[in-house]
Amino acid sequence: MGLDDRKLAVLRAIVEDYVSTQEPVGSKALVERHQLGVSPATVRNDMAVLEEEGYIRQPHTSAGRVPTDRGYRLFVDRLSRVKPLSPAERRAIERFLVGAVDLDDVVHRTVRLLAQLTRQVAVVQYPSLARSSVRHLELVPISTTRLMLVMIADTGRVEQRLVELPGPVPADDVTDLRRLVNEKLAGARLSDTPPLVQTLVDEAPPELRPTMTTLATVLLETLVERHEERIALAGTANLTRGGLLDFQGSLRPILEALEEEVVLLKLIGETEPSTTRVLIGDENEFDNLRAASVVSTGYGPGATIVGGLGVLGPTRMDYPGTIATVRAVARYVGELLAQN
Amino acid sequence: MGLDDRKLAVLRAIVEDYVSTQEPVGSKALVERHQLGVSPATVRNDMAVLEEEGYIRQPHTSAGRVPTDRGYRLFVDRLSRVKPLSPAERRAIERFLVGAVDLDDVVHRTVRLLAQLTRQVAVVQYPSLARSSVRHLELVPISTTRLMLVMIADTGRVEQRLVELPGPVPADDVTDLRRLVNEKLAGARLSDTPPLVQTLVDEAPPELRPTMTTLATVLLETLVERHEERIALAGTANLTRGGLLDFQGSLRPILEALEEEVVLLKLIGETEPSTTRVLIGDENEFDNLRAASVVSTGYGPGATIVGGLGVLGPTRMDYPGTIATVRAVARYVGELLAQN
DNA sequence: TCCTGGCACTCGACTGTAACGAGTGCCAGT
DNA sequence: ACTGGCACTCGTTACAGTCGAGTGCCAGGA
Repeated sequence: MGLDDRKLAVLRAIVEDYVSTQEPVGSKALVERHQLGVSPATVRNDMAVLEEEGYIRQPHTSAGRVPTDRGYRLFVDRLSRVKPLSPAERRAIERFLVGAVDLDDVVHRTVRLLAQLTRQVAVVQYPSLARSSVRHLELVPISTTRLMLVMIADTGRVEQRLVELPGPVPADDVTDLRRLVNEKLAGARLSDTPPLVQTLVDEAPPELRPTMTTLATVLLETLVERHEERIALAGTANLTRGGLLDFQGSLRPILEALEEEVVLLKLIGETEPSTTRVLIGDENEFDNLRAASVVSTGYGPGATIVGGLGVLGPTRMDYPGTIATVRAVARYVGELLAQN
Repeated sequence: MGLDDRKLAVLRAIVEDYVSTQEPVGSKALVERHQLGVSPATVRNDMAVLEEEGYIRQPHTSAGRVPTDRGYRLFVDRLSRVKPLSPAERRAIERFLVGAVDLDDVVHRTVRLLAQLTRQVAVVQYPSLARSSVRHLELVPISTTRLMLVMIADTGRVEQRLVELPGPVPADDVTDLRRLVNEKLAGARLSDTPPLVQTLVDEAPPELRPTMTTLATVLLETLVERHEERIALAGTANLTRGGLLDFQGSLRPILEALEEEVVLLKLIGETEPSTTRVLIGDENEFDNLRAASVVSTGYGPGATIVGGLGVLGPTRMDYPGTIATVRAVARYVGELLAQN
């Protein structure tokens, strides 16, 4: 495909203008606002080629050009440099995150910060249990046949669950159970726990066996299977910026998608230790989000990744700025977590 | 104000028709769809009176009538009976709530259920700490100078917080602290804890005094002052039903308000042990929500109220149905909580 | 070969006019 | 006190016409 430097420059100019003005951009306006050194007619020829290749399109005849998803993709991959953050933004990040007292607080502050800085919808995944280790397991008697199981992970997450015991269990036994469970599981990565839980049952003294079996079931359910992941969301009001032009007039599908934890996790949840990810338009797998783009990255203390965070906005977004902000916030959050 | 029975019947008919059709209703359509026993001309006269009194208004000269906030208020107070739920709805409620394993689960299921049944935005307040009692306090050593403080309330809520100790504390001391704290606070209502925490410090053995002081500070902060309340939200996508006619075309202010926990708490948080509350249009105190109505009620095990729940929708909503649903869900949730 | 100015063309946006009709207020009659 | 009739209002829709931004193409020039 013959895309010489000037054609790429034209594409870049189109994307930048369209992102900032939100209006289809024509050849005349382009040469006025950018130093391309050629005439509108030449630009028109280039545009025709770009359109043929699928990077831009015309909403209707007699209108200017608009980038396609493919055009944004090329722009992000080859035509843009990540913008450095302004000092004001850096300061905002620090000021916002300083003083967080626990994990919940960190996550909430982060998601609000992201929404505010990018002026888009922000999503933060809580540190994934699958990537956490057990710090401590606590058993709190609620009644003679009920325990509250509380798990504290090294990432600061705390999960609890009520356990219905098969029969009354004296306080001393609870102490024993607590000791056994912690000896076996404390320090273990959550993904490694299932076999350990099994040996817990096998090795339990006979009188504790039934209780331990129940406990083991709940442990596996709570720690491994059930709603293992949590999500925080902020900035949905930002969806209404840009009138009804973005998202082709209906927020409905977007709002629906945002209510589905599974969807959000697939979008911003980190699987491999990747760098920043950008999903443009229908590159994501959800029909509801065809008109949206997602910028996400992993975060975690040091080099390890424990969760993902990112933002969602119209395909017509400021990618360089957004990418920079998402990365910076992830880095700060990582540092914050490393301190604990 | 001379509102005879027929005029009230006309108002009721207008509200019902407008709610179901979403279109201004005229005199002719009214007599066709309701057995009023009089002619359109008569209805027109009644309408003129109702309009003069501020219960209905005309969007423009040649359009039908639309209820005003005041009209809805009269309708809710005097013209409507709470609809009994359909058996299908009752079944839906039971099916939805059965099988919840912990408080988080109950709240999430409840808020989704409410959103689904009413087809509006649902809000559920977690059981208020102020109305809970301490069931157990757990201290988990994280390092020699750090503790994780975990509080379990009788409502099932679990709050945690990291405590930075003034100096290293041996494991035995942690055991002592745990015992002291629980002896003093377990069973106490959270609203009664501040003086108890003070005596904890006063009565602490000298060697534990500094640690206990730090702990006390965090206890007060966590349990009494800080983000004491939590909120769950669902069904924001329902705001887009009815096109852009509701909410005068812009979802923005609504979405902004929904992100403010403080706002939601004021709307659905229960203060006095009231019955169902209905706030219509600008009866609520927030400018952003002038175009919205809120139906809320308290819930809790047995007769006590531990939190609030409700829904938010356009002023043009099915009040009798919504009120019935909100009440029913609150009652079921209460029963569920009573079982724990 | 590549760029440029010129030109005809397209088509959405906007404006003005006219017909339509739902709905009203008023009044005279029962 | 209610009703039928009637003139009136005014938003909606349809249609025609103008305007102009923007395009594609072509012939001429560097």
